[in-house]
Amino acid sequence: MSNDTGFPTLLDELKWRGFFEQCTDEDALAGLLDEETVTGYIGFDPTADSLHIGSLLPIMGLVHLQRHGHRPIAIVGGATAMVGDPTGRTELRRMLTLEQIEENLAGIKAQLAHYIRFGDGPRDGLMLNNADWMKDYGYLAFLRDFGSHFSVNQMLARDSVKTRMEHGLSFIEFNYMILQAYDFMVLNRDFGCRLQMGGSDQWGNICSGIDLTRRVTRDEVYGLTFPLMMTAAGTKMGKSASGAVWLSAERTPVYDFYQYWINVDDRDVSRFLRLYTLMPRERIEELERLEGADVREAKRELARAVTTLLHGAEATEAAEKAAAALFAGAADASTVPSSERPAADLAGEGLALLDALVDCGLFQSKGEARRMVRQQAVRVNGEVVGDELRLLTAADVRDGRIALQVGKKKHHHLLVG
RNA sequence: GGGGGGGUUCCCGAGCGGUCAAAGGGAACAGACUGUAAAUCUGUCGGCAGACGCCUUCGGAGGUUCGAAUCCUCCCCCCCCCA
Repeated sequence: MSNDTGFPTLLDELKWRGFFEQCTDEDALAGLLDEETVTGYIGFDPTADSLHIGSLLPIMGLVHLQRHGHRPIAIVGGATAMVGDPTGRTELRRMLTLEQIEENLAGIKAQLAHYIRFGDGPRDGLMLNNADWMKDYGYLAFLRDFGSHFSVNQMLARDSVKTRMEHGLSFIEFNYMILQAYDFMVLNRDFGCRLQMGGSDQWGNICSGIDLTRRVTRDEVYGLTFPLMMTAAGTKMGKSASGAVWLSAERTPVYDFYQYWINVDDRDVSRFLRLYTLMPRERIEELERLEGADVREAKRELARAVTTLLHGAEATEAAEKAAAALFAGAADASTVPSSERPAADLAGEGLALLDALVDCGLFQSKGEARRMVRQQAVRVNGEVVGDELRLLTAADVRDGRIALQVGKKKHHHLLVG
């Protein structure tokens, strides 16, 4: 397969970039990828109308697949979401209705469209909902058709099952493997799909799918897994001050998204450049040579590249400018999170700073806001405020706004009108 | 169905009649340091209140006590062993 990626083959690129954890029959897969347009898929979770950063890795996996001339399929687990996943022993994952799933699916597809070219061409991506082939399948019919193909012995031997045995495993969860295996088989049968990719925790499920497909369609299919992504600090990807980092600009403003990447641990920069950008190898290797404070240069490139991929050049530039302005101490910050505040609120005695801080979402409770003020963490128009009883008045308005700041990185502007 | 062990604040995990908003650790947030990094040190970490203090939390519902996360009853859920 010819390509303009700068890498001879898909597997070469995946390996160099750090996507390659393990793979079934690598030689055969390499040969297949070399010979023909291969259809490969990854499953996504439709429990929200937006994906978050954790899904970026598989998304990029599909991107590379497509860039190397193959056909990506993103499959959304509508069927599994309908059932709900009781994995965590404390709370059930919400069971979603078909309508909710449809909505979520639309939102997710729009996001994936930033990365993958969907369409009808031979190499255009597809987005499918497994509820389409699952929801009307009766239990008895399914059992009769496929039950004999699954070996309980084998399923119990899977690591994914074994590790759960200690903490308990419900039948529904046990069945996920079967549902996912069935997905792979259907995709192979109906779409000629021959590759499933996923996180390393999916290995067992992927293998089950390969086994089932072999038995049903007699086709040889392959699996490839990505390493489990952790930050250098040992935490899960995508957690930030305000919770998960989402791909949706409504949930995570572009500015915050950009800042997430600017703030990554030095030790993660190299890996992230390789995994989450499409930057050419030479450029990445250049950036990797930077040391000390110069690493920030690499982070800027990282943040710009990742943000541009998702939100486009224009929004990225705006975020960059806002960040530069804020951290240089300057005032222009049109893209800083802001909220409206009627001038009347500031009249008379004024508006309690603590209330303003909570109302605009900087803090969740007045107690928290109070503590932060006491710790000298809050600034109004750049000036540290130590008085928790501080009132905001018209005198605090500069250019139609009051600039609130928490710590070094959190900003919010009250637009007084 | 029987026997045993459990469900504690974001997570792990102590507490087992008052001194418990609940040890300790982790995560998180802030301050100092710095490079919008890491490491380190310090502080904070249920809600309301300027403060005294008040209120809500220890699976759920009742009860015993002046007083319960701690004791009793019933219920729900999880794990282990036996059937």
